[in-house]
Amino acid sequence: MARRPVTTSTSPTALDARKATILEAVVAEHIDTAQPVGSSSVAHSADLDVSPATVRSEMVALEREGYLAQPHTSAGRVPTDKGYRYFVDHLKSGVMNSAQQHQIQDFFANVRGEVEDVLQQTSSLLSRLTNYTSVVVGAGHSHASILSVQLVSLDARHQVLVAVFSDGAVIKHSIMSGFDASFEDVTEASRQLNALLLTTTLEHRVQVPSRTDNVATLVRDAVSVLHAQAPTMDGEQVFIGGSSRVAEVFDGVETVRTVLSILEQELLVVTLIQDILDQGLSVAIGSEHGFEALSSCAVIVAPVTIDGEPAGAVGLLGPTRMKYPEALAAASMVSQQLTRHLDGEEALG
Amino acid sequence: MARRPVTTSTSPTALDARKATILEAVVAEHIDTAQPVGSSSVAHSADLDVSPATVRSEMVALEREGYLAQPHTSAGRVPTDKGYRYFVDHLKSGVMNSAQQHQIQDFFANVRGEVEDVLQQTSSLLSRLTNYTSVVVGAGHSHASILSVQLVSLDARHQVLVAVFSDGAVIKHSIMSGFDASFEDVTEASRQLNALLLTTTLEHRVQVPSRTDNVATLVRDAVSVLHAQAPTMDGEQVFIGGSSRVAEVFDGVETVRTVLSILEQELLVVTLIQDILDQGLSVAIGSEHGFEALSSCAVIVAPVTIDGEPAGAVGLLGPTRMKYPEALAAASMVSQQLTRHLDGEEALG
DNA sequence: GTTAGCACTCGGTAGAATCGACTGCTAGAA
DNA sequence: TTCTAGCAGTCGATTCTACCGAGTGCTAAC
Repeated sequence: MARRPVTTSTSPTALDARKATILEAVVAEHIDTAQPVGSSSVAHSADLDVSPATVRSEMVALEREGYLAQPHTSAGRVPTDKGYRYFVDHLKSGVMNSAQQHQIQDFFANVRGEVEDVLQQTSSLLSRLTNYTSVVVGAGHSHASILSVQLVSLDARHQVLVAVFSDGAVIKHSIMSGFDASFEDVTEASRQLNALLLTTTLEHRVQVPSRTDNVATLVRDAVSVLHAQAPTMDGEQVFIGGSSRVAEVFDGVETVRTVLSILEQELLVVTLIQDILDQGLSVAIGSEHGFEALSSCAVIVAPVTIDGEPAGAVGLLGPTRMKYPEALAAASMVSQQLTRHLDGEEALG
Repeated sequence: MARRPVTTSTSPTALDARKATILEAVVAEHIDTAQPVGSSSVAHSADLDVSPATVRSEMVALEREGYLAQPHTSAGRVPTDKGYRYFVDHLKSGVMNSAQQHQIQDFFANVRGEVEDVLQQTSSLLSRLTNYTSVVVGAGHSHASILSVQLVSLDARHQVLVAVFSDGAVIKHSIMSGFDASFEDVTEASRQLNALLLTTTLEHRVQVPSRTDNVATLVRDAVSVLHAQAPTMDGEQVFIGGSSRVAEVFDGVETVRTVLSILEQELLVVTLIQDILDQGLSVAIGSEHGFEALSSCAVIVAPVTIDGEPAGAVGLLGPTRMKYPEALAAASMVSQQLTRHLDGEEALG
């Protein structure tokens, strides 16, 4: 049996050069114009020297294979999710507007302050750069250990518990004691808490005193409050930038409504981003992520690390016909710089 | 000169009974239907026994006085901002859906946790109750005094500064020392900071040591960082609930866009709410608040206090044709219950 | 395999006709 | 005077038609 040449392979995922060019031209133009694109404009724009008729016959093939779709008989073609997927998979790594590059570098050169603030500002930046809604997710602190616990009295019956963690996170929680706690009680409870909890993580259960005196009660309350905070500590933080872009980028009140209401639910957003990262994707188009409600959206994600460990992600949310090259480039550069910035903070220590 | 009877007073702000009835009917119907309302539907709905023709002649008067407007010649009337203003000023205090009353009571009976969480959840509640976007503003902490300052080492060159305030607020800030700080250095600096700052407020400037040893440097850094935080502490916190409602409640992409982008800017929102409170209003309609961009919106605010002191506000944002009776009732009840809840937390101490 | 030519489809637009919900005005009744 | 019935007039919304044009699929010839 003669070996078939590789170039004519009919593997379902491969496209011959001309089909690829045509598909890419269709996607590019549709992203640009938001209109169905016809055979003749492709024949002219792309640099293949063929007639519209030829383009047409290729298009029916592309449609049969699921890359393109026709809104109605006498209209041009529109990319399917699969078409967009091919497009982003075959993007030559984008060149980025150098003004924007500078903007990003300037930002990270000048940004200061707490991690939370940096993440929030990064989210705004990314949204401003791309005109899409941006999501920045900061990793949870599940593995951080306790460096310090302190109980402070507001008055005899109200205390504030403050814990500092090895990654710099701080949590607070107020405690209401059922009795009048003296200054000495609180100081002693603070001391015992430190002895009990230092270097442990929130997952770690500790033996609490079973006595019923004031100090022991304070200690018990504090420990249980602290453990109750574990999920909160674990929880990733979400910073959304440019949510108003949703209104201009999607059409149809219903879509805008849906997208906004998903953005309101931090947990959903975290799950979405995490799912995509877990699949090893950097772009999830339409139904590729499991979110029914977001089937007309594309999500771009880029991981952020600290010391090589996953520490969150930056993301962009737009319509499936979003400007992938620019958006991917921006997300990727921002995530790199953010990683460097966070590492830098560490490294200086 | 004969004294004119009060009832026929032509004072520019008073309306005779029939005009008032008609105006109220127009506003009510327009709120309900979003359509211009015509003379005949008013004649039938309102319980005045007059013909549409009579209603019409009253309407031209109301239009001349600025309460109503006509989108075009052959259309019905639409209320102006002044018309809405009259309407809300003459609302009989609304009766509230008792299911909703229960919902609010249940919420406050069961809600727990930190003030921030309560405020965020309250915002969601209010939005769910009314189907408008809700804003809850928590007062700043400018007058709180420092109860405790603590410096905790992450490693030799990184410390975290944690301060607890008399109102239970906690702020943290990381510090990067330019040298290796020993455990003893940090402990001693912590001790000195407490001695220096306890019972002061952030506005209060203190004398810092001018020596150049490690401890003094840490103390100086910490104090300056703390003072740099003053604006943040002052700053009110904003909790927005149901921002997705914006999409369904306003029409026109541009309006939605504008409103959303204003909601993104916490500072603007705080200013807006504060301005309205300062004017002593509970509703600001259209151009009554100074925000050009929100001229098609109405904002309802209700103050929240702790121990009688202003401690923030709850607000609702909707179109000028919002359902004032329900929204006012909900905002008012929620603000009362929230006040009670916050007072309760205090009172238990 | 490619292309020119052609018939056909179908959404979008422009214009005309119509509808109907209003109004303002006026003359006469209460 | 005040109110009302009646009426002509206005103007947006809706429907209908015709038509244009972008774009297709098919076929026959190159």
